[in-house]
Amino acid sequence: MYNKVSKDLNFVDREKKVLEFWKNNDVYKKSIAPKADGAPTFTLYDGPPTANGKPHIGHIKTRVIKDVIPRYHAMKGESIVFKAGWDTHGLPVELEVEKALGINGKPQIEGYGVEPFIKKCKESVWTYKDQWEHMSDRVGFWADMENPYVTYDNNYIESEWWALKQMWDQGLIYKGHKIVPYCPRCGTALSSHEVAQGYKTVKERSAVVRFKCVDEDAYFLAWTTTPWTLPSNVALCLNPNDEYSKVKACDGYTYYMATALLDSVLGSLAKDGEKAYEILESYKGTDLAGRSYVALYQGAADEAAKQKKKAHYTVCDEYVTMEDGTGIVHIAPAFGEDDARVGRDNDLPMVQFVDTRGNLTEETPFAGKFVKDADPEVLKDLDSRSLLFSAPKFEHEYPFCWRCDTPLIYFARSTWFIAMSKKRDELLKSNNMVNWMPETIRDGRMGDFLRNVIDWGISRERYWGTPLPVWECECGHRHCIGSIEELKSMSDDCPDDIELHKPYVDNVHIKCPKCGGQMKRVTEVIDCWFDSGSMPFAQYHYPFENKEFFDTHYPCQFISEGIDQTRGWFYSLIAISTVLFGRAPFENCIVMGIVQDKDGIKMSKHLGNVVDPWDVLDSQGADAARWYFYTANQPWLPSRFSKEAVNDGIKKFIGTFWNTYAFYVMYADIDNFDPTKHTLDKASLGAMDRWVLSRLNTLIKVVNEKMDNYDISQSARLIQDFTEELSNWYVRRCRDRYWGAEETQDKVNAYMTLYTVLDNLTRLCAPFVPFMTEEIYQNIVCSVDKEAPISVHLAKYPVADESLIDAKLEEEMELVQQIVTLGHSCRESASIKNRQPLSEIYVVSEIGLDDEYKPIVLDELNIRKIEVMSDASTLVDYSFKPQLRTCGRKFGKNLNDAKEVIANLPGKETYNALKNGSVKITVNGEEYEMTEEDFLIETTQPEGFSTQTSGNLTVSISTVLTEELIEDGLVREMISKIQNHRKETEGLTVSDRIVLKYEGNDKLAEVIEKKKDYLASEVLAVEISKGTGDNSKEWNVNGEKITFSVVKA
RNA sequence: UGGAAAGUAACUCAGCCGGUCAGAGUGCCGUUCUUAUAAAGCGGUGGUCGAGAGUUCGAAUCUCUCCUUUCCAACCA
Repeated sequence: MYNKVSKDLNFVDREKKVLEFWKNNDVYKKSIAPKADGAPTFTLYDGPPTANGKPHIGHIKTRVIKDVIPRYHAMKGESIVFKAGWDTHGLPVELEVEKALGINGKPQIEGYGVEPFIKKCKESVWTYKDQWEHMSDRVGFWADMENPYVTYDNNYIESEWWALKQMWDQGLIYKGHKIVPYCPRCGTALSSHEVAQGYKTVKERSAVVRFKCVDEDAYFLAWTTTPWTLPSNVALCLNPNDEYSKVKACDGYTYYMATALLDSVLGSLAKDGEKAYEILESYKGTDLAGRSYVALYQGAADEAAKQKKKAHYTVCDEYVTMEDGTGIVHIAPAFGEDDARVGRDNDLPMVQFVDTRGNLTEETPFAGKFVKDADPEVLKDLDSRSLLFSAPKFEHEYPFCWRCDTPLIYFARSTWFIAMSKKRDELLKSNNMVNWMPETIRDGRMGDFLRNVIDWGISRERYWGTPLPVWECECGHRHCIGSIEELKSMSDDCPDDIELHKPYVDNVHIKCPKCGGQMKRVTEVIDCWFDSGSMPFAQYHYPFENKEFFDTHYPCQFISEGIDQTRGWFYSLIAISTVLFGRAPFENCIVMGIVQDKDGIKMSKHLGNVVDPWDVLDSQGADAARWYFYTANQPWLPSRFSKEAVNDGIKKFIGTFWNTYAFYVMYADIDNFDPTKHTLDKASLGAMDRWVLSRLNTLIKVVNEKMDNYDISQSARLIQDFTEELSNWYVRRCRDRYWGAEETQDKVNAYMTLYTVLDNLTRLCAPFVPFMTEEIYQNIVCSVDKEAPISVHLAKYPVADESLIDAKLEEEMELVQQIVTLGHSCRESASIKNRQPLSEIYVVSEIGLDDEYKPIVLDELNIRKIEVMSDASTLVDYSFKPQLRTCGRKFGKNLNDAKEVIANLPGKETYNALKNGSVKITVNGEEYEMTEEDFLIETTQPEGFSTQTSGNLTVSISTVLTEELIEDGLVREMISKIQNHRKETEGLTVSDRIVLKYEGNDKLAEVIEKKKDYLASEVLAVEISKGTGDNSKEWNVNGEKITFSVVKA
């Protein structure tokens, strides 16, 4: 009837068969299809991975955390919309191609040709596509991989153009300067991610420079770590609130600088007890603002004049600190983020005397020198003009190009921006719409970022990306194109099949609506984060197609990615959607912690601690890997991954579940038990059955609630706990109910209960471990129920049957388990093993124990009789001592005699009396009334008992062994030995009959003769007799030696 | 360097809207039990709950400082 269940835990092969089954039967498509008219839809967005990098173990985490949610909702009867996607643009792709082609840098790309280059890029992004698809498939990740969105697709790009045009029309896109980390050798800006890879500690000469005041014979002292920026200096910056001083220094000069830093800068001037300086006057920073000084280099003054802007004067800004330098900062707006901002705020000229190769320009005396080589020259020059105060060595972290090791320079480039700072409040509103898990993301990482949001620099001076759809005319007019149709309508030279990439779009010109001239596209492409942030609409080519579909599937219910995406994908999604649609595009988001190695160290190639996903998938299986990520900890915490940890989950849950299932199948097969031919007869169920069904339905109820709240780990852990109890309490306690030959009502109940539990549990954890549950479901449900859906993933998610939940029953069973635990503990401490029967157990509990449960306790503990009471006094005895604090006053000099009287008080009687009030004692003829607080009460254990207490529960077992108990113990012991003997005897199965012979011990022989019938029935012996025979072995039975012979009858 | 998260037994974690234990699992040792189990039960070993202050009658739990790990962000001039 059922398929035989293999007991080995080699899940990998079985999982592969399940994959085949899904494929052959289109199970995925069936699972996400609308179940019924009007059924709700559940929509997810997939954060697109880049297929030009290999998938690693962390990607398994993101895939499986994501996957469990739609699977759950699919089984709840919702239809699922979840399109996979690929992120295909960007610098990393270009770098891969450069490497493959053996070229390096922009000039060489131009030399190679842009068209063939981007063609290579387009191929390169699919380098690891197979691996990605294979991995996604293998872990059971169910997203629509057949029709994924691809960010380089023309339709996708066109939707982005539409979005950009919307922003353009809102006046949010502008061209400005951005200070970018720039590699002068490669001729390109680097992304922050790349910059982060190349920080090194360097020791360089910094400069403290004298800036001569125009109106007096005094100098501002300013410090810089980059002397090569000094020729481009246009201002000095002070902190508005800190104190500055004008001092007469002992080198003869008069200086302005921060009071707090006087000693550290000027201190070294002091000679022979002479003071280094004398404070002439003090000012607040703002008092010194607007003071003009003499430009260090004429070139900068000329350039300022050319730009008709005031320069070379002092300004104030709060970013200046008193930690290093002089408290006065030299400002070169072209070479620093803060400098640029200060420049904008004060309308300073943009002086940039460095060219794109990193060389100083002709406007300076250092023309042609590379910036770092110019440093010493500048210092020398200033020194010769007496403008250099000092040139201290300075150690700091400085970024280098990770490819060519050239020091990066921060460099003003013209850049296109989206004015996100204007949308700050809306962004925060969108952020608040999101149910972030963990919650701290909202006000923490994301909230902080949004409160300080800056304009989004979206342009990149690269080749492989979505082209910025802005055309420029010589007359100065700019036009943003929002669709291919618009482009064609304005252009005479646009090919019909225009591809929206460089260099093709660059060859398309449009007619200037202002002057009729020819407009050319700007050269930039855009940040690929704009690509991924546009996916909610661009994946459907909205608004050009699928308008209605988009409207009904936006926003989505759920997304999930790693925490590193806070400022990446999460931000770009929120940013774009907020501008276009005024809201966040997703409702719930699980932010995942990264996967580390087992020691909590980040996995990285050079450390060699990277776990290959296939290593796990091919040896332990996908369910095991999934279960690890669900149960290890909350998804947002970092996971310390190791194969050993995965193994724990196999032992604890996967193996346990599998075995319980195998147990059911084994016996159901022997008995040819068909659950469809019976119904669960609730009225006749015993305590164990009702208990496990109650536990099951409580679990179902809680898991439904938790999964509705995206609480994956709690759900999984509860399922794991239940499975453990199912196996080690319910099945273990009920095993013998499946053994009998006849089909009694109790046996049917046992089968039906276990079947019901397994069926529900299988469906309950199907979203978590989709492979093993598929196999189990098909074997125990589909094979007998032809009406059942062909796959567990097409079945209904279990809903709790409240009528089966009995809280009191669960509580009482917990009590039973506690009693058993304490009982075992009593045996342990009395050193009486479980096979030795004992006469009596006493249980003291506030909760009564129904008669129904008593046999469970007795059988489990191998005890004859149980007595339950609510008062411990029958179990323990009490002894008393006077509490001297109160008794001292009460008895005075009678105290010593009182002690004796008190020591002899009858324990239980006195204790009970005290609990109800007071007792009277007579000492030396005088009567005293004593209350509880007059005594120190000690409990003593009566002779012949072993007692254990936990909380309000006390269990005591009688340890007295009568002759009869000892004999029964010997019988049990012999049964155990003979069963072992049977097990070791070749060719004997559990149901074979045997002939048993014994020899060699008169005492045991007597016992055997006495209990012959019982013994025979337990070991399935058709004959028991004294003598020797084949297959004999000597056994030690509680110290007595005896030889048994076991032969198949 | 800044921001965020985390720091509880050898390991993985729970507890953390202040007040019975400092807990569970794994590991190790002992022992029991087994006609499903790479099992299970019981006992033992093991932690000044990162360190130090503070608030409080009372803190693993709240506040502050510091240290360590991870992530993110960073030319502080």
